[in-house]
Amino acid sequence: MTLLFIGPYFISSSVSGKSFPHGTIDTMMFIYSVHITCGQLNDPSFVSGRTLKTILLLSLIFSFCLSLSIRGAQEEDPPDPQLMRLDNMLLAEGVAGPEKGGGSAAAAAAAAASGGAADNSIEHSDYRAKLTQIRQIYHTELEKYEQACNEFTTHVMNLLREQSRTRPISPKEIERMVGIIHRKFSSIQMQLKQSTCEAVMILRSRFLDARRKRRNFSKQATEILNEYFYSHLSNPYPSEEAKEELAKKCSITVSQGVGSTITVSQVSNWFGNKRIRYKKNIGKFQEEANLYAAKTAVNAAHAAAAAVQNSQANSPTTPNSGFQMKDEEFQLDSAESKNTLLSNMFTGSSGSFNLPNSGDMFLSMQSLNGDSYQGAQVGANVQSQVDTLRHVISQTAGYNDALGGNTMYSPHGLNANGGWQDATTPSSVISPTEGPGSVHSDTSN
DNA sequence: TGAGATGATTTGAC
DNA sequence: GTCAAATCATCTCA
Repeated sequence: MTLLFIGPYFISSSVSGKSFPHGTIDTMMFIYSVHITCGQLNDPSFVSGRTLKTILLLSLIFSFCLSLSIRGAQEEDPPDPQLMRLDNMLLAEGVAGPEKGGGSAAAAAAAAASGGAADNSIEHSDYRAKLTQIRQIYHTELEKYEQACNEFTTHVMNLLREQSRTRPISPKEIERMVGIIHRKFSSIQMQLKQSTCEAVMILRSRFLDARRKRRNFSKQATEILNEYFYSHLSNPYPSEEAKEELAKKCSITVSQGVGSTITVSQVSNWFGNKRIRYKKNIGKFQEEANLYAAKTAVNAAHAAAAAVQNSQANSPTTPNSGFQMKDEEFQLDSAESKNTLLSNMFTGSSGSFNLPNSGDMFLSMQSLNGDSYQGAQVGANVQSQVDTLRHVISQTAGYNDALGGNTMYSPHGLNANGGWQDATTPSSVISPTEGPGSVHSDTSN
């Protein structure tokens, strides 16, 4: 132990009849702390031969210089605000205080701070592992310092007791000496805390930076989002439920690829970006809009054809029977229910939002056909429905019809102020005659 | 390698 | 809280 080697110098300087110079204690603690930090506590070579002489010489110089400065700091210090800040930060980061699942709370906090993208498990676990590592090092070092402090205090007390044989030592002097030791170890602890905080800060910034590194969504995910966007162009503000559904649906396709998922906030980001960029450059997006319109129409046709085939296969003698149950359901009063049922009927989907053959698409079918969703009319004949749908598709695909020769997805969803028109009064070409009672899945606007 | 595309973040208004 | 708008930072592709 270092103290065994330093001890003689300490004793010799005390036995000489002088009181302990505070600088000596400070120097010894400096050596002691360096000793601990270097991890050389059990390395005898550290204080052997010339090294010991150098240390003792340095001790003398330090003791002379520091004895002058330390005296002023002997009074009881008030709680250090910097130390409190460090303590609070370490507590908040999950480094200090009780174990919080290996810093998972801090990782979650960091993830939340980065926009709720807490799904990237690889980066998350990496952050957690590194934080745990920091926590372990911090606690090990802290323990070492505390142990060293106690050992050193005990040692000094023993020496004082020894010195008391040669001169009277008041309890106040002992108290003062212990105070000096504790203060010195506190300052060393503060350095440790400071270093730990810096390490956490660096880790955290790297972690957040890494999260900023974006990956493009998969093609399927982008397609799903685009399909929704262009099929709700009159009001491209998906509700929370719709966003969740979209996120889920996108995640399914994405997870087949890189293994990441898409969160609701990412869906929100995507729609925010899309709205802005669409509005800024409608011309550029025209082609894309047409593409998705055609795709939507084709999907609808396929779904309808499949529905027809199913109904015919199930009951060849009564072609309409496949929709009998639907007819009953169409007695529902809610327009939304009808809309959803229509959507489900053609897509086979049971989702809460209408993808991709829903919303405006079916509303346009209704309006172009001039029919309303009366149960008897809708359920009258499957073939007529398919014909109607085909008519819509043919109308939609070119869209140079009597409605004014507009191209598909002309920016009718945007009002004069550059904002999207309200959901209740859309004038999008997708649903040109859509009435004020139209129902969208969007509720966010 | 640079330009454009794109996901994320920031800022300010409501 | 959400939104638009501006901006940043990275990715993609010719």
